[in-house]
Amino acid sequence: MTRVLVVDDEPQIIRALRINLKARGYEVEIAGDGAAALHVAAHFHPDLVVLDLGLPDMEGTEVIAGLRGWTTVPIIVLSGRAGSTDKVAALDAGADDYVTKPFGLDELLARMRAVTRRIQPSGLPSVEIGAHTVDLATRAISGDVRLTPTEWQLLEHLVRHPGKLITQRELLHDVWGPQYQTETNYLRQYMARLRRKLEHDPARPRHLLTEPGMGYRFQP
Amino acid sequence: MTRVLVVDDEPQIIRALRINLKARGYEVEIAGDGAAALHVAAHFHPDLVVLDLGLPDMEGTEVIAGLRGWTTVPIIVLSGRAGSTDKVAALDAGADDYVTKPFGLDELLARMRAVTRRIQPSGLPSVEIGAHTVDLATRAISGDVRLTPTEWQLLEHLVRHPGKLITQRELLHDVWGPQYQTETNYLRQYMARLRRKLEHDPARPRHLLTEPGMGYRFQP
DNA sequence: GACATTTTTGACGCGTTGTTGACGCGGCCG
DNA sequence: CGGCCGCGTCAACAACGCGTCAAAAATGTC
Repeated sequence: MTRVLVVDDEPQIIRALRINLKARGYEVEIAGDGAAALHVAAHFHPDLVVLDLGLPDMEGTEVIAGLRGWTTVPIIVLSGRAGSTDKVAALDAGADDYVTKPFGLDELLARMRAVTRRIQPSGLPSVEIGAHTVDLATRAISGDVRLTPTEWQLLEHLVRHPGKLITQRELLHDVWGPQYQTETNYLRQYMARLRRKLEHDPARPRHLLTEPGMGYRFQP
Repeated sequence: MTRVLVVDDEPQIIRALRINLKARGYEVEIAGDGAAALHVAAHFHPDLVVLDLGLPDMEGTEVIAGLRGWTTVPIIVLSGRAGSTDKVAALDAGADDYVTKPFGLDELLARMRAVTRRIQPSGLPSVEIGAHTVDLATRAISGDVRLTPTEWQLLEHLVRHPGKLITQRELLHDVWGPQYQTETNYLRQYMARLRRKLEHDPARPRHLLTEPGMGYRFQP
């Protein structure tokens, strides 16, 4: 579920966005001014920020700069001002997109999909397992460890959904193919190899956990 | 230097973009229709595509889909149509931004900076391999070494993403073409030649590494 | 047209990886 | 208390992928 922080001070826009975004499966948080935006962003950790420039307390570029100081979260700016000076200032301050009011809701949604698409698929490209750091994006592991292609595929499916239980059928289907959905011996074999290579104590795994009868789970 | 592919069929827009982009240090290539765009993109490997939707031969979304089939290069769409349907269609097809004509040049440039900022945090045109210094920009190598065109292309793809694993399919597709994606013998052949020419000890490469079953990686 | 360079194609040895079968252990249930 | 199922482990074999050598075909150059 994508987490969206909406920063705006106009009640009707807030209302419209909250209803429509929630209806489309987004998790929505609201901030009424720039100071609240920075505060909420630090705690809510949004996947996307929709920022109205006409805030009462701060300049829009200040808010953008304040966010960019510590996060690379995508920012879509809403603004009534259509002048190119404002657009350039906001974009160069670190915004990812600039939509002028009045805007079509479906256009805003499409732009939200476009900017999150770039960020989302990789999710968290880097995770920690035992003493090793695994980077999905570059397929690199700290230390002198090498994974085979199947080991990578298996690990990737588990790490992509941290904390979530993945059923054996699911893993077998996605890594080996539709016709292998009952060959659980493959899973036992390769989970053991992953633990030997990554876990500190392979006999007592702390991150690559078994859920007996169900499947496996990656615990960050 | 950022490489931009401009896809448009209106001479005055082409002219304006070419002059202004080159003046700002971009490397510009032009394609006059959709088919040419796909062809040029495959060889030029742009860092950014500026795509006009009013092409004579193909629908804009087709061009986007054709590019998205094998590359994640940022795409900024130019269009005379301001309807939200067109915008949503282009964005959901894989475009990163949508600018309606007439557009301000400074706005387009700001949007180009915004989308490339996400992709290219590092672009080192010069790297060290073994005892040699390789300069991508001028295609020069220190010492008495000369590379053939294919060797350059292959090396360039690896060096462009330092530390990242590049799959064999990716390399074969980008260097030889879409229909060679399984001819891994080419890769074996040319990686060996690159190592012979660049690595200190070709039998034990330290920068041009093999990831068995997956692909190759350039380690700075 | 002759030559050198580059690309393409084929084949082989060897190490690694994927696959398969078997065994022991522990928990769950009757 | 005893049997059964699922999980972890080990060992063995087959299959594949990589590096390498060699040579033919294509390309460019004079």
